[in-house]
Amino acid sequence: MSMDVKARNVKNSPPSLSSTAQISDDDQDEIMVGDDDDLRRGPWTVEEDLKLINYIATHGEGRWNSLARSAGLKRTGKSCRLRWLNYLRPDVRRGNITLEEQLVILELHSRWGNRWSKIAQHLPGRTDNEIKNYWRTRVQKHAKQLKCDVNSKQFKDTMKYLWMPRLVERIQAANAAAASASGTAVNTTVSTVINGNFMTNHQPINNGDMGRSQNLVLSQPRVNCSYTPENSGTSDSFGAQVSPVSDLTNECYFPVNHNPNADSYFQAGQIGFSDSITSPSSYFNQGLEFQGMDQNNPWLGGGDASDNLWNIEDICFLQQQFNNSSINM
DNA sequence: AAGGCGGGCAACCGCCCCACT
DNA sequence: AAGTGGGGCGGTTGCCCGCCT
Repeated sequence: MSMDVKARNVKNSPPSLSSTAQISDDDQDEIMVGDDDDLRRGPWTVEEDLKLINYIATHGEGRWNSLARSAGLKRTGKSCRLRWLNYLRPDVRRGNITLEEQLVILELHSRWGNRWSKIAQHLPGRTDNEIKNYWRTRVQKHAKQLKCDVNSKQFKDTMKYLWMPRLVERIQAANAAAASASGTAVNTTVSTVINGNFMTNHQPINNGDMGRSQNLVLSQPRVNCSYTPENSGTSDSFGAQVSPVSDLTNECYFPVNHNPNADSYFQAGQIGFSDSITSPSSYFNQGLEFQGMDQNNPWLGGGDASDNLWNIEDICFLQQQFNNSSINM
């Protein structure tokens, strides 16, 4: 692959067409002049962005190859499409992936694997590329830290039974903090169901490949389940559509909920629980218990504000467990 | 202060599917 | 039925930038 790019977009630049403004005219002449038909490659210039935006505003999307020609862009149709969908589209949401979004990504990836576009459909304003990058840079990083394969059962179980509950806990903590800061009364025992309808397109999550409960039960307050202002890009974001739950079961499949001991915690997870407890609802029902768990529980951490969901002890212990399990396998 | 290093992310590639002829 | 083009998707690349030494 030839990506002979002499300059790149400015990181975190807003979609305000300033992404490549720092590239000089001299550089522009040298950047990405393709062999065929003078097709350009590499970073987009402000002028190119404006051309694309204006053309789409007038004529709409689609027929990208002819669009590129008609708009006077020396780009492939694919390049135009990608630029529009991932960057210029007005409803594209930028910025950090929120905890709620992380939770959705982890859950949906556990169901569908690397179906990034499918996952992105359920995250308003997020692109498949962004989710893919998040997965590769953040999630795979943790797998690397644990010296295990990101697709291994161990890592998946760890995500499901450690990482995701911890996310739930942190979401609860953030919600509670926000609510108390705003003086809003919060009943933390009130749970909510995130079901298939919480997504933007109002399509059920179930596409037939799951055949199990569709309710993702989040034990977080009904209040303020939505995003922060800066990332609530659309009024249709799922956070605003979380509905109260009325049919929660009290089933708890998770031994650690009653035994915070780390050894029994993880070992319980190793005896095939993923086969018997794969229901998302059961998983999130576990989350119900987490709200009452001791914040000093080493496995759940103290809800630190950092992005890292693992502490050193977590990683060391899990590495140990992985090594043991691989020996026994 | 300077160089090295790795994470983050925009952009590209190749493959595949589907609609149309 | 076969050919073709458009579009979608997952994987990969490589530059920028911030952190670390």
